[in-house]
Amino acid sequence: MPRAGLDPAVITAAAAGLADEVGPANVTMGLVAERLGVRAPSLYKHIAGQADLNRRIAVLVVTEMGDALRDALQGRAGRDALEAAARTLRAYVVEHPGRYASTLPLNPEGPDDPVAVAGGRVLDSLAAVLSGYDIDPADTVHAMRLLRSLFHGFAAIEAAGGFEMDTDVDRSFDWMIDFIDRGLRK
Amino acid sequence: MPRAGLDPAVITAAAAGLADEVGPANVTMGLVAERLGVRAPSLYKHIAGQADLNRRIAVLVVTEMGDALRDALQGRAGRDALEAAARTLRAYVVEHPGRYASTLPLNPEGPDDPVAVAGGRVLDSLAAVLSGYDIDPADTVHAMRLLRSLFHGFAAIEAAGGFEMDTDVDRSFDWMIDFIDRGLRK
DNA sequence: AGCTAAAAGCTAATAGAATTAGCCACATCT
DNA sequence: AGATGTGGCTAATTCTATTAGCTTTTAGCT
Repeated sequence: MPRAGLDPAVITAAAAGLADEVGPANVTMGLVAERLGVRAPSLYKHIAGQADLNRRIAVLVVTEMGDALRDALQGRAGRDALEAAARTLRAYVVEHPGRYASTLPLNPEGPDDPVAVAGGRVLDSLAAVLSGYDIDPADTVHAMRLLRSLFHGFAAIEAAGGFEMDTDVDRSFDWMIDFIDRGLRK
Repeated sequence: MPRAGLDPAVITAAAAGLADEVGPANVTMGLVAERLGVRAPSLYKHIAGQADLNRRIAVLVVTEMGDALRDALQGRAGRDALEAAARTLRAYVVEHPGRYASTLPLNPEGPDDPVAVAGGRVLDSLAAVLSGYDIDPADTVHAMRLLRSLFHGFAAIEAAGGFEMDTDVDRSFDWMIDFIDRGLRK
C-alpha cells in the first residue's frame, strides 16, 4: 500500500470540493476518503474529526474570500471598489455554494481562532472599501456591519435559491450596490 | 400504554424548542421523542422522517415570523413601520436562534411548497413596509430583496455570534435602520 | 354495550456514519 | 542494513435514523 501523500490541506480541499458538488449535508468521511483513494479511518491521522474538518473548511473559505477581495480591490476606490468587492464576494459564493454554506454554523471561539484571523483580512478589505468614502470614524464599524450583513444575506439567500426567478437577480444586485453607494456618499 | 396525543404540530414544536435549547445539530429523533415521553420510532407514525421534520420547522418559523410581523406593523407606516419590522425580525431570531438556523439550508421546492406559502406572508409584510415610501414600482422588487438580505444577514451573523462584542450591536442596528430609511426616502 | 378496524405505541432488527484500537508496511536517516 | 516513527488498513464500537411486525387503545357503528 503506497502512501497517498495526504495532509490536512489536501483533505480540506477535497472536502470543500465535495461540499460544492454534493451539498454540505452529504459530505461524509467515507466520501472524502473515497475521493482521495483512501479508507475513512486514515483521515484521522491528519485531522481530529468532522468538527475539525469543518473548521478547516471555514478557514479555507474565509482565506479564499480574503485573497479574492484583495486582488479585486487593487487600484480601486470609492464606488468602483464597492462594486468590485460586492461582485467578488457574490461570485465566490455562487461558484462555491457548498463550502460557503458549511461555514455558516461556525462562530469563532476567540480572537486567536484561525477563522477569526482569516476573517480579519476580509474585514480589512471592507474597511479599505469604506475608506474611499467620507464616513465619520465613529460610524465605520456600523457601515462595516451593514456591508457584511448585506453581502452575506444576499449571497446566502441566492445560494439557497431563495429569490424567485421572475425578476432578474443581477438587476437587483446592481440596484443594491447603487443604493449603498448613494447612502455612503451621504 | 396510554396514548400520548401526538400529532405533527406537537412534534414540530418540540423539535423547534429543542433546537433553541441545544442547537440544531444536537436535535436527534431520540431526544425529541424523550421530550415527548415517547420512543423514537413512534414519531414516524406522524412525520415522514428528519427531512420532513426540518421542513415543518421551517414552515413554523416562517409562519411565526409572518404573524409577528403583521402584529408589529398594525397602524404603522413609513420609518415607523421599517423600524418595527426590523426590530421584530431581529428579536425573533435572537429569541429562537436554533430553530431559525435549522431553516437556513432549506430552499422551497416550488410555489406550492408550504415554506414558500408562509414566506409569501412575510414578503407581503415587507411590501407593506415599502408602501410607506415613494418607490418606483419597478424598483419595489429590488428594495424588497435589499430588506430581506440585510435582515437575514444581520440576524444570521448576530445569532452565530459573528460580531465582535467591542462595539454595541444595538447601536449598529439603529444606524442601519436609519441608513435604509434615508436611502428609501431618496 | 359490544364489535371492528384503523391508528398509535412499543420492541427488535437493520443499515449507515463516525470514531477508536491495534496491526503492519513503508520511508527515512544513520 | 537497521531502527523508528508515520501513514494506511481492517476490525470493532457506538450512535442515530429508519423499518418491520406486534399489541393495545379508541372511535365509530349497530
